[in-house]
Formats: sequence, structure tokens, C-alpha cells
Amino acid sequence: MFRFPVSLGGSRDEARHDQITPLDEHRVVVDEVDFFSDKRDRVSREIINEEDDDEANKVLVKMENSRVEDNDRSRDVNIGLNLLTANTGSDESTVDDGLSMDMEDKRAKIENAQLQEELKKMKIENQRLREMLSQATNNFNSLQMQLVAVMRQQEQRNSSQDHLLATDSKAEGRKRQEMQSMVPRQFMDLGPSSGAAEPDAEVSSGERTMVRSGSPPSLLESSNPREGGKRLLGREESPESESNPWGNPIKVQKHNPSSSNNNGNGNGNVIDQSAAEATMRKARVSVRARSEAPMISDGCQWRKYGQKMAKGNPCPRAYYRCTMAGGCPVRKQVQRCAEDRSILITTYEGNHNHPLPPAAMAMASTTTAAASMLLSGSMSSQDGLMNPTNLLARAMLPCSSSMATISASAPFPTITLDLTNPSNGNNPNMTTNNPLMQFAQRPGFNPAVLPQVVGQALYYNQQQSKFSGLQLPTQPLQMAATSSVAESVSAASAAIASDPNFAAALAAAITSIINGSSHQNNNNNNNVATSNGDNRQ
DNA sequence: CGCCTTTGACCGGCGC
DNA sequence: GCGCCGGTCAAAGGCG
Repeated sequence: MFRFPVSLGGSRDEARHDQITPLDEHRVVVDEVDFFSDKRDRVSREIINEEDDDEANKVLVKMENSRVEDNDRSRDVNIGLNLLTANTGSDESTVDDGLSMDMEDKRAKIENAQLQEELKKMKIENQRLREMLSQATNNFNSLQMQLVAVMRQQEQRNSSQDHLLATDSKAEGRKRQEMQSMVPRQFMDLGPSSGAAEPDAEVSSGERTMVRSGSPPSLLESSNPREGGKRLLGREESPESESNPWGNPIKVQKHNPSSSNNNGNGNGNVIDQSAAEATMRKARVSVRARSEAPMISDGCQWRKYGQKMAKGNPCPRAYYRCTMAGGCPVRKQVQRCAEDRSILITTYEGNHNHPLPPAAMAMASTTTAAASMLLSGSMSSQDGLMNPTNLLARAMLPCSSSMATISASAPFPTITLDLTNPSNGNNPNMTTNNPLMQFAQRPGFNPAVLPQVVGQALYYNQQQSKFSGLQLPTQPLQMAATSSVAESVSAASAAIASDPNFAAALAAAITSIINGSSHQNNNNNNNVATSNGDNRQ
């Protein structure tokens, strides 16, 4: 299972060999691999599915030939399919010279029937692999972030060790090492790969959700049964049993008053991880977008389960939960902005525990990335988590003064992605200067796409902020900023992989980030606070 | 009939 | 302890 990220991110052909070789149905595999290519291939397959069998074969051959330049395996399969038909004809003509045309027709019909069955099998297999791809893509994005975080921590640890040798006592250095080494474990435990790689192993008999829905564990929840114990069976897993589904971190601390100070004893890490997981469930991604529609379309199916009048806002707040799979913990709140009712504020919580359609992948990745980011902040310091200086000034602000913010006033960590016009911004031309904003305001833009990129970029920058700003306070800010830019590009690349249509605008945005990085160190964060003003939860 | 929305009630957290 | 508030539940009704 851990191969999925590698295969998706690296050489595609090698990955195919790894996974395909054991299989006998090489035809199917090639077509499935083509699934991974892009939407164009998907459209091609849909066309194929609508064709008659003979026609389908022709079209299929045509499509594979079109990809021969970059895919030798396609050629192999293509040849295989042709040989199947050609050999049949040639055999009959050479060996069975005396056979009548009826016999040939019968054989041809049999061949057609066989091909038909094979096509059906291929379709089923394609469907299955498409779901696997969705899962793997999601896992890949999260794993990639975790890997980079772990690698950077390793670097930071090395540098901090040097620094500590000169300044700190040995005991202090050991303590810091312990604190730092804790975070990567947390990341890995929280990673989606663990849940996706061994979903069955993670399912405990007491997990009502798993039993009920039969779907694989959530990317985040997958780690809960292992570490969290009973308290982690929140409402997202058993909605009827408890009232607080996401386990307020404060509450966790109440229940575990010695949590953060117990690193010394054996339970310290477990308790910290529990608190972090609770924080994870509380992590929110809020999207502000101009929309006349009651909801932005994010590819998921939602069911409204409540509506409340929020204080200070004449517009009611609607509560939705994901209904794409039973027991899915993902919920969202939709509310119009009090100041500008054309702005729709959609807040997402939780992570899906089921395969997602491609259209929904963006938001799922966003929530995962955001939760990881917020968790990582809470692991080291709530100050670091809530301090927008660390997070936003280093990558986002050069591009947009109000595009993404961390809410310090909300009772739980919230990332706000502002895709609206900079009504509160200082630069009225930002809409035209900011590539992301340009993309966000193009017709047909799905606001759900942008958060994926921003969330991942924020994650990386938050990581950088945490390590440089909090654990290594003496490190020059310039260094952190430079590094964070590179990682923003890395995070953005992952997003491109999942949404090719966004590549152009994103590339421009990243360029903007990089170009602006030289100025960002001196930027103040007034815009952050301003844009965050109406982010009330 | 099943699914969805609506809406009042309920519950827990939090501040005073 | 009390009240406020956010979040959720669940009954009732609508809709296809």
C-alpha cells in the first residue's frame, strides 16, 4: 500500500510493472493504468463503453496506439488484442480450409462473446481500480506532506543538536529531541496510509462505524482506534452515543489533565496523541466564496440535519453531513456572510471514510491537509498554531493578503480560504494581480479546488513556521521563508497531480509566491487579522 | 416508500 | 448555579 504514493508520484511505467506483473489479465491492467492518466483517457473509455463490441475494439486499439509514444505496454496490449482476432482468422483460413462460412461465423460470434465478457471484466476492474486510485491519491497527498515534515524534522533536529550543544545543557537537549521525535510518529500514525493500507487490521470489534458502513476507516479516524481508545469513539463513529463528535481539545485536556506534561512517563505520548487526534477532528477548513447558490458544489452528497440562527448574523447557519457513505464523519456548515450576503462561507470538518469521486477529491485532500497542519501546530505549541505571523506571512501573503487565514478566535483551529474579492483588502487591484484569485473568479470555477492547494501549502508553511519560529527561535526568519517557498511548490505539485485543470493557474500562483518571497519577511500581518474578523464559528 | 428538509427541543461547554 | 450559545437530535411533513 505504501507503494501507491511512489507509483503515482514517480515513474509510472515502473509502477505499472510492479503492480501488473503478477496479474494475468494484462489487457485489463493496461486499460486501468490508462485510467490514471487524465480526464482525456477517462472520456475515451466512456466512449468505448458506449460502443458496440466490435466498435469498441477498434476504438480501443486506436486509443492505445495514440499512447504508444509514451507507453510501451499499451503497444503490447494492443498487439495482444489484434492478435487475438487476427490469429483466429488466420488459423481458420489455413487449418480449416474445408469449413463452411457458417462455422467461421459461429467462431467469430464466440470470439465476440468472449471479448464481450472480457470487456465487462475490464469495466468492472476499471471501476474497482478507479476507486483505488481515488483512495491512493488521497493517501499520497497526505503521505507526501508527512514525509516532508518528517524529513525536515530530521534536519531541524540535527541543526538543533548542534545549537544545543553550544547553548543548552544535555538534559535540555534530550528533552527537545524527545519532543521533536514525537511529532513524526504522530504524523505517521495519523497518515491515511495506515488506514488505507491495513483497514481490516485497524477495525476493532467495538468500532460501530466500521461494522455499520463497511467502508474503510477514515484517513484520520483510522488511527484513532489504535491510540485513542474509548474516548475516540465520537459521534462521527456512533452518532447516537455521544454528543461531541470532534472532541474539543480543551475537553481532552480536562479529561487528561496531565497530558502535555507527561512526556516523562509511559502514557505521555499516548495522551498527547489522543489530544492531537481530538484536535484533528476539530480542524476545520472554511471557504469563503461568492455564490448565489445555497451551497458550493464540492462533489459530495450532503444531507441537511440542522439549521440555527447564529449570533451576530441574520442569516441562518445550515448544518450538513456527508451521505455518500454510512457513518462518514464529514460535516459542513454553510452560512452567508453577515457583511456581504453574496459571500457564502462553507466550513468543512472531518475526513471522508469512503472512496470519493474525482470532483470531491480536492476538498477531501484539503481537509486532510488542514487537519494535519493544525494538528502539527497543536503538537508543539498552541501559540504557533494560532499565530498567523508564522503561517501566513511566509507564503500566502505575498500572493494574497486575504486568501487564507488561521482563526485564533474560533474554539477550534480553522483555516479560512477567502476566494472573494478583496473587499477588505488594501489593494483593490489584487483580484487582477493574484493568479489564484483570477482563477477563483473564472466562470465555472469550483471553489473546492483551491482549498486543496492552499491547504497543502499552508500545511508546509505551518510546519516551517513551527520549527523555525517556535522550536528554534534563534533561526533567522529569512531561512525559514526561503525553505517554505520551496515546500509550497512541492505541496502545490501534489495538488496539480490531482487536478490537472488547475495547473496553469496554480503555476502562476506559485510563481507569484516565489516572486513575492523576497518581500514577505517585512510584511506585517494586518491583512490577516482583518480578513479573519468575520470568521466567526 | 424512502429520502430529504424543516424546526423545536435537547445537550454540553463556557462565561459570569 | 444560571443563562447563553453552538451543535445535534428527532419528529413531522414534503417530495419524487
